[in-house]
Amino acid sequence: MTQNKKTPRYREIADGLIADIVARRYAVGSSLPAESELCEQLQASRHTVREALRILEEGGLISRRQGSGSEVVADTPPVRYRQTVDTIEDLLQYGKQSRLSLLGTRELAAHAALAQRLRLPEGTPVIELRGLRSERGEARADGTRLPGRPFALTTIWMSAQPARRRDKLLHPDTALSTMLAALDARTLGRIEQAFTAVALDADAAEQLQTKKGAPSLCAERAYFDKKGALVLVARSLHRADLFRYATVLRHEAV
Amino acid sequence: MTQNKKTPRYREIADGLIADIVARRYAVGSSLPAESELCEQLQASRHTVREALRILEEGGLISRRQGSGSEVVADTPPVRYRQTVDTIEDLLQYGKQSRLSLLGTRELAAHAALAQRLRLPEGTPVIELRGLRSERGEARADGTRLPGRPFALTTIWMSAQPARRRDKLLHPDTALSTMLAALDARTLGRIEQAFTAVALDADAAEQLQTKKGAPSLCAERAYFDKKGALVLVARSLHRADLFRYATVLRHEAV
DNA sequence: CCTAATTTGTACGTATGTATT
DNA sequence: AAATACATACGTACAAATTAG
Repeated sequence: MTQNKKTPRYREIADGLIADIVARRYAVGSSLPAESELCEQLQASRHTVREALRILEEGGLISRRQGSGSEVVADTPPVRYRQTVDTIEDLLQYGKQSRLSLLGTRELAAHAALAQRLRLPEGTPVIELRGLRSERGEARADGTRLPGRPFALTTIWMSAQPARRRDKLLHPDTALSTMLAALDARTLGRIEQAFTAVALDADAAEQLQTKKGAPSLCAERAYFDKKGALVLVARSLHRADLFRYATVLRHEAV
Repeated sequence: MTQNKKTPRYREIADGLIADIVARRYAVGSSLPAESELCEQLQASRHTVREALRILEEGGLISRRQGSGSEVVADTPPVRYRQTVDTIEDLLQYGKQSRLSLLGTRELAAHAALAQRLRLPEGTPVIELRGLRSERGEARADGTRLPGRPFALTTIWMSAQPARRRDKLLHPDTALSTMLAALDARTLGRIEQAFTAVALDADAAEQLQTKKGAPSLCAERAYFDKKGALVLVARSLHRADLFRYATVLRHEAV
């Protein structure tokens, strides 16, 4: 029998405040009493009250602003799931066993649908990269490698601005490293991703060495930097028999 | 020109310790100096040092244990992305616009593949639920609704234990609510999900009112409770033309 | 526009509790 | 059993942001 640990005071206070918010005794949009007032009401030190408020803030129930106070921003403890990855490669699940080879790069004027996805005016010049991701392939006795099977056909669109980057993106030798530099995990703030299933068209099927009409997992991703500006949009078509996208979501306690 | 805010002392200390860890001056697996020692070294109060250590802990670089100390657990700040959902329904992205209708429920002995997925011995009795999720459908003038198009065929497997729950799961009137109760967000700790694309077989295509061989987005999810025990496994086949799975991943700073 | 009051943020000190070694 | 180390909790003071007037 394991002895239950005594609930600390700050946790009791946090739970009480959460209960108050859930019961709408503090409405969303209204302010919580000031820390000093809570100290009096609850007969606790400011340190203890602040520890409790920190829990509410981390749980997304309140937001605190210096000089202004603590505002209730939600009345249902949001359920959060966290996905931890070390690199963007991990996020994309391509790993070290695969390599991306550039098929081509070109400049085009954004048509309506593309312009909307890139949040750019219609007709704006855009750089398009196409690449093929392949398995790493077996090592041969002489040290060379057998060609691996291609499993993902990726198309990437980026703004043609600034001009210096545009030139690098159009040059086959520097295109990939320039694109990957833009995807540096340190600069990214938000990734929107969507998965759909599609039937491969003739062109994509040929690139992926499979049949036209074969089912394919399509991943569309828009990458935004920390300021919220769109960095690039990518669409990958995966051979269904060679690729699955798997994640673990971990629950975060309130 | 916006004035840069002065970096607080605890943040400086945190950054210094992070730099030390990244530079391997504190190795992974080793202990950080005790809080009291850091206070002396850095000429800061315990409160300030603890605030810094909290940052490292939240960032996943150290773990702290009462009586033992603070251990370095990683030397690269992991990149974390957070997915916030309010309910399990949100996670499943079905929302209020759809309804799940039960097709049937039955008991079977787990064959090899199923037993492995459910982490149960082969031959263990398992309850299988099949359900169809449909669009909500248009409202008619007389208040009734047109039938909505089905867009997801879901199969759910749960252990037949305990017997009381087994009976509820086998009874059509209580099966769905019993299943949803098991998915209460408060009890879940971890969700493993994987997406693949598949071609629909004849049976699934008929249920989804589309053609055999049509591409389908297949989502497989395993739900675990807070103790790590498997709650249930679900597999959903989605009509590709009626469903996409979209998420936003937000970067979390260290 | 400026001032004063309010409120949270940072930072110090001290004491005691509890888990680990 | 004793020493060590983190956790909890009280106190105080001043800084910085916000708001009211």
